[in-house]
Amino acid sequence: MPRTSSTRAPGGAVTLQQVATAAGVSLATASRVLHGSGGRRVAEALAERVTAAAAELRYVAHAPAQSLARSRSTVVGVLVHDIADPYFAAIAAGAMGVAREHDLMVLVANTFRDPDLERDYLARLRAQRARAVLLAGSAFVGEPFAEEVAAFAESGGRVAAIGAHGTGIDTVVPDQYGGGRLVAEHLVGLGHREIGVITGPAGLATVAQRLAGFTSVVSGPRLLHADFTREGGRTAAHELLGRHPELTAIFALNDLMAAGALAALRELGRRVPEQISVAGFDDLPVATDLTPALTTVRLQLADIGARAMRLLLDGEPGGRLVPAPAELVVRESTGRASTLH
Amino acid sequence: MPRTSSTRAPGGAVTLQQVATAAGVSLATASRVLHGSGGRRVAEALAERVTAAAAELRYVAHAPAQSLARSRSTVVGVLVHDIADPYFAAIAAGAMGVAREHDLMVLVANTFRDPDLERDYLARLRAQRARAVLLAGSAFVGEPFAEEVAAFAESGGRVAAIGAHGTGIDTVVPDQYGGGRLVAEHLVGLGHREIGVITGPAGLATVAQRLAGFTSVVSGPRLLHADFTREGGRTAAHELLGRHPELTAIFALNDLMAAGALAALRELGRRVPEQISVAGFDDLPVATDLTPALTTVRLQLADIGARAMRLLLDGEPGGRLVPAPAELVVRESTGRASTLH
DNA sequence: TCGCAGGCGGAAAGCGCTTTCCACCCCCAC
DNA sequence: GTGGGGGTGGAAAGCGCTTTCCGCCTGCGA
Repeated sequence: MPRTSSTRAPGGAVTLQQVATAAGVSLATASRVLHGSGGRRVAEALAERVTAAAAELRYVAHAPAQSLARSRSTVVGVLVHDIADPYFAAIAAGAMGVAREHDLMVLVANTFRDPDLERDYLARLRAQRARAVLLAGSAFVGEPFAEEVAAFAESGGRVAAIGAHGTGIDTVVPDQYGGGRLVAEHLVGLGHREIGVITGPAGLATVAQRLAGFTSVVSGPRLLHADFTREGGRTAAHELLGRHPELTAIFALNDLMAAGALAALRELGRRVPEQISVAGFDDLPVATDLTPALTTVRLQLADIGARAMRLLLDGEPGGRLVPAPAELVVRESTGRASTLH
Repeated sequence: MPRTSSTRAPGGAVTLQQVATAAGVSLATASRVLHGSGGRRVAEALAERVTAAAAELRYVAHAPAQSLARSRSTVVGVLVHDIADPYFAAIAAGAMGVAREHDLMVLVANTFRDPDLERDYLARLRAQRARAVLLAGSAFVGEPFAEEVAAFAESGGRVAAIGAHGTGIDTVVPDQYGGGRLVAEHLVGLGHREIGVITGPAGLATVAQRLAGFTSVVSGPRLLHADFTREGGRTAAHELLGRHPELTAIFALNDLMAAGALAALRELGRRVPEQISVAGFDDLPVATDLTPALTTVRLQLADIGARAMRLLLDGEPGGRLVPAPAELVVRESTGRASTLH
């Protein structure tokens, strides 16, 4: 039985060399046994000695050294706007599950919708020789995007995105457009004609698409920009109703803002859905617990994250588009347009 | 001006050597210029040539190689139960902010409260030579904890935890006990005597502490174990009231379960707070939007995450304890105990 | 019995970077 | 004018691992 403390390197870490010595084999053999899969076979007896020694010494391979030698690392990056936003948390969770199946670790970074930050993280990920990066909601809509991504791809990493699909990039495309249209059809079907829309940050592809779907059915809704946060939704609702008291329905482009809108309506004493209907988008867990329970569009976020990660790790990269369905979930916050207002 | 494509390595990545060559200096000089801080000075003119060449070639240092040479990496790990749980998402977000200030990347992993998974990730983080790891809600309450952590620390990494403080580990200690007591005092102050508690997963330190705080004021409450999820809270509330219809208040040990409990009460037609009061714990964003708005205990989660990360990166490690306050937030879900039930 | 092929262990050459150590050059002092 | 010292650039030795290539040994066939 090898000594434990005396064989430890000063840094405290056990090296392959130490394992090899303890097992009485060469470095190369030890490497072959522990990494195994590389074509070559090692005699049973030796392999066992190595495995035993490794376990005994609690050997853990030095990942940076492996990355260097193999010139590929075992980490993937996930870039989100803000992990504290449940929308992205759900996506990240889905992606992390798949990454684990592939024995990869996940670096998560908040870009806060800041192109500079995103560029910076992309460079850092490139520095880490991250095997891949998932852009879950990129700040880039147009071309600058392509350039940064190209640099990453050129150094051997794979790139996939959710939503805003750039040129030739594997993308999971949630049906934002379809979702917007479903809401519009639903509201129109209930007799609503005067509808206000609380939109998200300008320049976000998600926003543009949801809105486009909506306006494909309802022309010229009252628009007000907000920032995808609950508070933003609340003040926007106040303002929207101040300007257009005739509205019989509000469509908030995400659930967080819808929650804020409901709060605003409560403050104004407007009953939902009797006096005014409210719809959201995303079907976050919170949607069920709002009062009234929120009519919204369900995106299977965890699944979307998982698919994106699979796009990143399986198959041949290059411009694949995976659609993800949007589904209307009718709850209690929408009802027939009231004739009086 | 150096050629761009012809100097690129086959892998697509630019190496320091290429930058050095392009700038007409040695590898060593290039390294000194780009890493700079290492004591030695380089003549102005050369430094500029190197910087220019690096920019020109879009050079990004190979992080694994740096980690290997310096024997320290630039990543830190954050282990959470589930990033999709808003409680942990908030903590992670806080931690990530601080990590960014220190130019570190954050590896996030879901342990799902599984000790084996946690052990596994700890080993992987050790393999990455992660500079530090934050255990935000560990699965380990007792001793096995110490052993795994010791292995990590022995190989040069720092460890900090949130909540369950192990021997000699830097820890941010949210005042779970105090929070539990605040709820108890609040409910008792409102005249409640028959109180049910929906607890979390057995063996979680958080659960034990919140409960201990509560029972330090209220002896022998009706207990029912659940799993910290909304659905768990809902079924638990149903069961609790089935068994003990005389309850005038329910304390759910986290907000998610409180949301479930409110749903259950709605299903049962029990009015909150007129007929029965409900309190939660955590003050998640959703608390405000529940109906009625939830009385709960506020933990400053992002701040807790940030402090923990600072503990990890600043100062001398070893057994520091940073308390984080718990604050009662009284909203509408709690009221005077009804005399009739 | 000898030759050759196949199998398997080991030596060694990197992977890209940091950092020590050496050598050189310039300048100052004697 | 020459010797020595400080400062600055470069060569080279690793960091821990993978992987090619080499050589040995074994076993089989003739």
